[in-house]
Amino acid sequence: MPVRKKARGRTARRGPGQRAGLDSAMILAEARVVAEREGVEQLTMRRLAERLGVAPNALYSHFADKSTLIDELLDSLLAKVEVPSGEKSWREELVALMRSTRRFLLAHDDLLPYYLSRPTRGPNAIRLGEVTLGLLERAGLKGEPAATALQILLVYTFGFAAQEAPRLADPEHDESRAASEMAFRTARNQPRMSDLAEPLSEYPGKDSFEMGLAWLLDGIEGTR
Amino acid sequence: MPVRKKARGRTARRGPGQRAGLDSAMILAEARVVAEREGVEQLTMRRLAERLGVAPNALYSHFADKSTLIDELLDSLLAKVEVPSGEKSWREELVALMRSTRRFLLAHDDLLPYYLSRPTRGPNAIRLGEVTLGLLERAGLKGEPAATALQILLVYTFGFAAQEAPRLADPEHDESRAASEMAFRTARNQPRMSDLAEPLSEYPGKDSFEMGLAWLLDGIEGTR
DNA sequence: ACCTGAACACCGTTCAAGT
DNA sequence: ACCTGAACACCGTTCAAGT
Repeated sequence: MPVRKKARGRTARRGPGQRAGLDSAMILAEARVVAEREGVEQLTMRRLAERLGVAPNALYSHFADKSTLIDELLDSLLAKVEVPSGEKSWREELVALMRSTRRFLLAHDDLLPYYLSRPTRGPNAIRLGEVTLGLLERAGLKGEPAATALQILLVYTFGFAAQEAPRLADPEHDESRAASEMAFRTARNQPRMSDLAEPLSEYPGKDSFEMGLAWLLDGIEGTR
Repeated sequence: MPVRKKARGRTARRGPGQRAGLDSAMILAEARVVAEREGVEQLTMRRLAERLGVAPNALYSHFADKSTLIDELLDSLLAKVEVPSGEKSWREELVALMRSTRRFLLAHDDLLPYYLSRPTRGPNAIRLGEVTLGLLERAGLKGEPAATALQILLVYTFGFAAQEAPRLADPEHDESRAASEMAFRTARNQPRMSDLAEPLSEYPGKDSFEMGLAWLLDGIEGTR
């Protein structure tokens, strides 16, 4: 994909050996700005370095490679997930927590592939896990069943958002949906797909999310 | 990530205007070979062209860009998903179908991000959808509820595999799990995460998949 | 229409050298 | 220890030209 912005502002005005005064927190903060304002695809080591006014490879004095930088970025962003107040029933609070997780992920759609593909074990991820386990305990789940239930809820919510996000972000959303509907409707010898072409071409969204989540919570409730 | 294989075998021995005899099916077949043998990350337009003995940009006479090539590749691979025989109960068959879908996806772990991020509306995807809708009909679901149930099952299964696959593929799987366990166990003021450090650091797998799937099928059964 | 040659505008990362 | 300069080994894609 082409069309990059021409950028060339403050380049390094230092010679070798002169410090720029960088530290990993500064780099992370700038990475966050880039990720939130322009998306992860714009987050390259070279662009980041340029914004910080250093040579591209200067970043490697603070982060082993790009993926460790991204790992830290992922956990730092999780701080934005809203945690329910603790005043309602365990079920209502779990629903609220998964809803706000979904909202958070949809707001950071481009980061979802990263969240899916690497373990989240930073401080913010742990804090969210603790809250969720607390709610599951109120639902009557402790020990291994609680751990399994937590994983299932997270897998469901992250998986759902992962499939929802790219479609929401697609600039040709409407055309894409129309193309799906056409493909389903005109499929030969596939009567059910043809009949349901319209609802099926509607991408999974809020309603499906709530339905599946309710089924999972029913299951959790029954495990008690 | 560095360390690329040096390759330089048969390069183009043609001048401009001389045809190589390519067509899109040949290119797709070669793309499939590369994807299955070396993984999608090795599937670059330049490498593909080299294997086919043409200049990199020759491929653009047959595919608009890399992403449309990948779209066709994704559907073509779906032909490998095993479809149940039709002799058991709707529930057993749905379980079997989702299991084989998960197996397929895990075998093509590197393709999962692509399956998640683009609509699958090719002939193979439609065929699988029709089978699933048939099973849901036997479960008593028709019309929109059936469409919703189909989406939920697919979202769950794809989402699950998406989170399972990268962990299975991780060469430092054991070290990574140990790091998670340590992080959870030593988290201060997070008693539940500490207590459950071991099961939580065990990545979601077959057992969690079956549990969540059963809950969803219970929900489907209750909708009838 | 299908292909090559050459280029453009990028990547992540490493190595050697400076202070 | 932290940084620069320069390079390595790649990318996807476009443009002009050949038959």
